[in-house]
Amino acid sequence: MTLEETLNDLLVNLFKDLVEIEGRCLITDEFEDITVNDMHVIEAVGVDTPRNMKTVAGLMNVTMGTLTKSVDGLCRKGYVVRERSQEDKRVVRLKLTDRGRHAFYHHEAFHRQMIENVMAQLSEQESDLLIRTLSTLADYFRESYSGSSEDSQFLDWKEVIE
Amino acid sequence: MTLEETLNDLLVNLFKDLVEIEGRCLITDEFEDITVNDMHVIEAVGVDTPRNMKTVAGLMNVTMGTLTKSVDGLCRKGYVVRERSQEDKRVVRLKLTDRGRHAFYHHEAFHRQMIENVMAQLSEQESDLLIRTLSTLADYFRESYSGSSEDSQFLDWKEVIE
DNA sequence: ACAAAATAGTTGGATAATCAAACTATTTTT
DNA sequence: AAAAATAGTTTGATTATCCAACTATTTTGT
Repeated sequence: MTLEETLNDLLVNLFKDLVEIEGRCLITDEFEDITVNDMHVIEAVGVDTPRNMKTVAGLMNVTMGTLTKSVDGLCRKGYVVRERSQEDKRVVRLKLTDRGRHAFYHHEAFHRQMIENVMAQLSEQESDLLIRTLSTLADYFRESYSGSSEDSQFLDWKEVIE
Repeated sequence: MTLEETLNDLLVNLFKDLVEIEGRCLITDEFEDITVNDMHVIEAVGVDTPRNMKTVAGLMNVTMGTLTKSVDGLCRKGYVVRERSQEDKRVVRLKLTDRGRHAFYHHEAFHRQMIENVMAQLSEQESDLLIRTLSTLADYFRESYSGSSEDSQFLDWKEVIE
């Protein structure tokens, strides 16, 4: 197996495992009435200054139509409330309820714990290099596809191999 | 920002970008009638010896009911055919059509190209260490949650922080 | 200042992904 | 041969998703 194949397999499997683990850890007895997606909405709504639908939809990369339905569910289940802004009556500000904040911290704590577990597996030198390496990749991805279509090595990749 | 927060942000964003990029690259004009999920089913069916529903469902971590519907769609769209096994008439063997094989290789080439692009960003030393590091993490994830519930550091994490 | 355009959000219709439970048809076990 | 196990499908429910049409409000251009 080449280095490339090894790296690919590692990434694919880590990816799969992470999704699996996240699902199991987030949707516990306490929060069994919501989904992983709901948890991500809660994360995007946040606990600081209220965000509006547009902002949250942008953070999550979904349309406002999609978000409206997710938020409908979260309001029904008592995790989020909608508040019409007084300055601009088109705008809806989303706020977490107590229950919503609970879920937010649950999610946050899961991430913190996971990263701690991961770091514990690595030497100081390794975690330093891991972070530098991942930064390189993150920058590269960001600029390679750059949010929209133009100027992407990925969107052109077919031409390279054909 | 602590090392932990940095690593967490890097992982979360890489994750998001990868999903985004994969979607854009896989569902091109040629394959606009299928979804990313369809592409993963095609990957799991494979081009070698035919696999049955159970096996493919296992590879994908979904129930057979779920897979039945995905395969219904792929048959309708002409990417996959079902063949009843003669030795054991309960089992269905899945095979890719020519079109299905085309999609398979499209997906494979995307992964190869992506990994090449990524490796090109890193020095030899960096990619070596990246692979060693990811192997450590992969092993760790595998054994930490081990497919089912017992003996998982992740499923117990709540107790650690409370 | 007022009509036109832009913006924020919701609604409705469509498709896809998902699971659990009930069901069919085979094979294996006892 | 009856009972149990296995492979797969069907059904019904929920969630996620998009797009296009719609409402209500604010901003802009003349």
